[in-house]
Amino acid sequence: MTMTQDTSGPRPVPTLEMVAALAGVSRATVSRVVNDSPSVDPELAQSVKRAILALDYTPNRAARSLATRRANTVTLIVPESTSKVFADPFFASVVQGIALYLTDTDYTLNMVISSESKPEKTRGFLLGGNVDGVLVVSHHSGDHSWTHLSGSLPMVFAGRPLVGGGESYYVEADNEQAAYSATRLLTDAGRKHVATIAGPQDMPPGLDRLAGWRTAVREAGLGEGLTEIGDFTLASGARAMHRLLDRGKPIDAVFAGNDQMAAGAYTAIQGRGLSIPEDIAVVGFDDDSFATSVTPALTTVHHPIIELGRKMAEILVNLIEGKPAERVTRMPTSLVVRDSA
Amino acid sequence: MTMTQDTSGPRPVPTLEMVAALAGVSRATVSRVVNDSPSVDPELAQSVKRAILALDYTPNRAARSLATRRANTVTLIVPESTSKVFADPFFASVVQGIALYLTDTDYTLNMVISSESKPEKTRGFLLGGNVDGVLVVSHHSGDHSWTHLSGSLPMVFAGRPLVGGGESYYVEADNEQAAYSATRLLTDAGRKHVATIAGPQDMPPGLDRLAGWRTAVREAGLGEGLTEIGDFTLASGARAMHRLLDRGKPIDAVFAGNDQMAAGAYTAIQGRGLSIPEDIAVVGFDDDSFATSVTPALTTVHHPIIELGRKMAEILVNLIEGKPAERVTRMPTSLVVRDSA
DNA sequence: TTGTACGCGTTATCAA
DNA sequence: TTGATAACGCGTACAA
Repeated sequence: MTMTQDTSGPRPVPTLEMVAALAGVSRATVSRVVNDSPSVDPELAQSVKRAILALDYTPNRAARSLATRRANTVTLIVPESTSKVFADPFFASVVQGIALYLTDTDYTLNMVISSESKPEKTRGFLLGGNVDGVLVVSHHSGDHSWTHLSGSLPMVFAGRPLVGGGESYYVEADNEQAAYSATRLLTDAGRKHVATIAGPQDMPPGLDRLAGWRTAVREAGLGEGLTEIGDFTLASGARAMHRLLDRGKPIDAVFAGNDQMAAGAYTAIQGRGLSIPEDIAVVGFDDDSFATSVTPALTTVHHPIIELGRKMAEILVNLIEGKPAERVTRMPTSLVVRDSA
Repeated sequence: MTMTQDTSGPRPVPTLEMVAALAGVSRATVSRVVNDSPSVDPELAQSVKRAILALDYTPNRAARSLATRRANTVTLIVPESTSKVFADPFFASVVQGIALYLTDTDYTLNMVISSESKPEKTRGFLLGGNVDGVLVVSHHSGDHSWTHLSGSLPMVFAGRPLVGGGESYYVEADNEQAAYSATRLLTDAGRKHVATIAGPQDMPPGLDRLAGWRTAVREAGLGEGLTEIGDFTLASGARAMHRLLDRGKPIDAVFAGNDQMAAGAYTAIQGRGLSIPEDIAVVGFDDDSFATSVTPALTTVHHPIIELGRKMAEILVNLIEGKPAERVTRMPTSLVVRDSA
């Protein structure tokens, strides 16, 4: 067995200087090639590129930032109190979308959990010139406690702020419209008693989805309809469904504020010996993993979360680079009809 | 209404130089104060600190990195193919733990999705001196395709590698031991026919938890026991449970490889009119949100995922700073006894 | 204990 | 088109 002994130790990270030496040009030229400046002799450029490949050279971010006065970094802020967001599949997908978009840019994504205990630390970090832009994903998407920074730094939020918001850039699903369509599916199918299990009324998605349901129900001339409030968890959905059923009024369909609550409604409905969709049709919202793992498969609204994240990043990058961008962008949703309605 | 007009425009980011000027000392002194060097006159230090506060000065990371030749950055790699990891609550919690730990250090967390299409980009980034250490969380925790970098850069993995692993640092739950304890709970309670719904056998957690169940069952003199394999999803758990029941052999208890599969088993068991835990006791693994949202509340193994992430970060930081660290650390688990067993 | 001065790797300005 | 050379903001020997 032949061993190729490596006595060289960890090879020093190649610098622009070394590339210049190898290619027989000045550092300035190498820099130009790296940033593909137009004014550089094609032949020289080639030899420089060869040298870069030969040395496996990668520009040093720190040095570049220092010279450029730009960090090429985008920071994702996660408020600590709401660090339950991590348990939220919504959060995960948003981050995925953000990361995917940034992968194709020169920006690097970094994440900070901002402890409410000492926000100055976060503030200092953000304003210290270490970051070019900020993305905020909080659980209560209404929490825009960082809004005040948007004067000093480009910022984009996930979700509409609960109050104000005229100042900030944000991306959200078209919750109201989607809820309306989902409910229409029910009324158009001839359901006459369409109840809803709404999300928390201090969160924009909870509010908007309820509003969408309401207009559809009214439009169909079904009166005011039955409403119960949950907190987006499966358990709360089950409890809400039980309360609905306990009212003793007829119900032949339910629109749930999200899929988890819809799954909860399933257990309540089926637990009482009723069947879905024969006795009660169910429609959810989000199209998350619950939708296909329950029986019958859940008819729901597809929430383009990854695309939402992607869009947030795109808008932020535009903002950073001085390009125009919409303050509010609403992602289109679509109805996914399965077996529950 | 009195307006305080701000005509100054965006205040320039304060530099160490400005602090020095304000405090009437040299930049070197300010630098010493910032890095709290021992040898600096207490009084001077005070005035410098005042100046720092007055200017709201924050050190420039880029400049510091350049001078120090350290990035003060830790990168989290998420393999793209497995970017489904994002949907995995495990991933979210690990990241949370990592972020929480790093918050109290001088390290910044950044995240890259490594596209298998062009791994050189990621490689270049990592080896370009932009990063001090790497954390890897992949879905198939056996995927240690980045292991080769560990010679050049400190790296810590979430989960034991499927093969090899003698070289790498990793943190995992003590899956086998925990599975053993969980199963013992069943056998100790007098259950005589303890089956299992195991996870994928190409994933270490799937393997280890099955192994733990097996030794407990054998130890109790219950023969080989019934086994079915799932893929950690709720639906697969339900299917596996049905297969188990269809075998026509007696079953009075089931150990599921994770809570999602346990929830699936619930639907199968209850769907056949059997009751939990009277007819069949069920124990899960992970103690995730499913555990408390099902009825009866699930007895399960608490998987300290956030702590696992925290530990990964801690080990990485130690590695970076040249302190000693264990190659493999197994996080202790605990049994959470609820109503299903 | 404090200050001077140089270097970290890149970009950008200005001549050539 | 190319090449010196001066920033960029900070750490750190070294000297004082």
